[in-house]
Amino acid sequence: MSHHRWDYTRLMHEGGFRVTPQRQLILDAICEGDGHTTPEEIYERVHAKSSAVNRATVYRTLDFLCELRLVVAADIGGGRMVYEIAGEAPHHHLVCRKCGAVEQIGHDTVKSLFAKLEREHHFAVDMDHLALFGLCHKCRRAAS
Amino acid sequence: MSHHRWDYTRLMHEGGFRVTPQRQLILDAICEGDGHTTPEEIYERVHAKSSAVNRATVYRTLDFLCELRLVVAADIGGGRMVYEIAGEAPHHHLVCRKCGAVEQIGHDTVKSLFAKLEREHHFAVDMDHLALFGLCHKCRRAAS
DNA sequence: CTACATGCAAAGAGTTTGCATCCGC
DNA sequence: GCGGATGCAAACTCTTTGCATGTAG
Repeated sequence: MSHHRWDYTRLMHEGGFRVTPQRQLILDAICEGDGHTTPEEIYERVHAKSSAVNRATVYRTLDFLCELRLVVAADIGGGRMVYEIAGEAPHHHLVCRKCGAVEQIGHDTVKSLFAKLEREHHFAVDMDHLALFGLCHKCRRAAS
Repeated sequence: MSHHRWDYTRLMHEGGFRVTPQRQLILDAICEGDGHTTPEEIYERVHAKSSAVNRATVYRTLDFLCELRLVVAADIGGGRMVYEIAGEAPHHHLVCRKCGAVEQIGHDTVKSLFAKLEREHHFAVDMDHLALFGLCHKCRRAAS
């Protein structure tokens, strides 16, 4: 899965923005790994390739990429944000409190809850990413 | 709704802990208000009554009260925590992104989702408080 | 060449910690 | 009086901001 499919170059140019090496490196870094990447991990991956990238640039670029909708941000609790390439099917996360494992679930699974809230509370839930905490299969077995 | 019904004094004594004025003031402060109280709000309420309470004590006491299960902590996103007196019926929050309003919903509403995750993913969600972000009734109307 | 983007360093918010002092029991 | 609890200040983490410099278009 590469981000190149979104022709981010054209998207940036159309908005009057520039395509800088830093932005490309950060976009690459988000594509690597498991898809749930913290700013610090992104900084480390980028820094490994080119030490000429500043932390402030990482944060500014992440905001920028989110506004361009190339990247989505997810709050996984505890004040931690993770970033993913946009355009995948929307999905959510089951985070194990014990072992920290992150499992993905499709949007379908939660869709009925969101619909119910809309029906009964007239509230339009607007989360691309929902993080649910609990115990995963393995840890439940180990605990019992 | 008062916290005195839980006989927190005995609970603390049994654990070998002390009942200090600070702890009582902080417990009182959590009882006031809407039930979704930030550490800063708690500090302000306590400080209004007695300026002899330190911010560090607020944080230490909140952790302490959570371990005693007198208080529950809820992550409402953006790295913000709110605290509530425990023992109420478990409930969750609908947080409006636009006006910031917080609406409570009962646990029943989400129970079926949690059951589904248990059935299909063998994952035991373990959240007393879930914060769902979106647009509330009013703001949806205003937007359209 | 002209803005936009970056690096640097400093500020900031929110929270935690070490240590001397204090006080509940 | 003893040991847990507090106050104070400093450290800490993560993120943001001001400003001079660099560079894509």
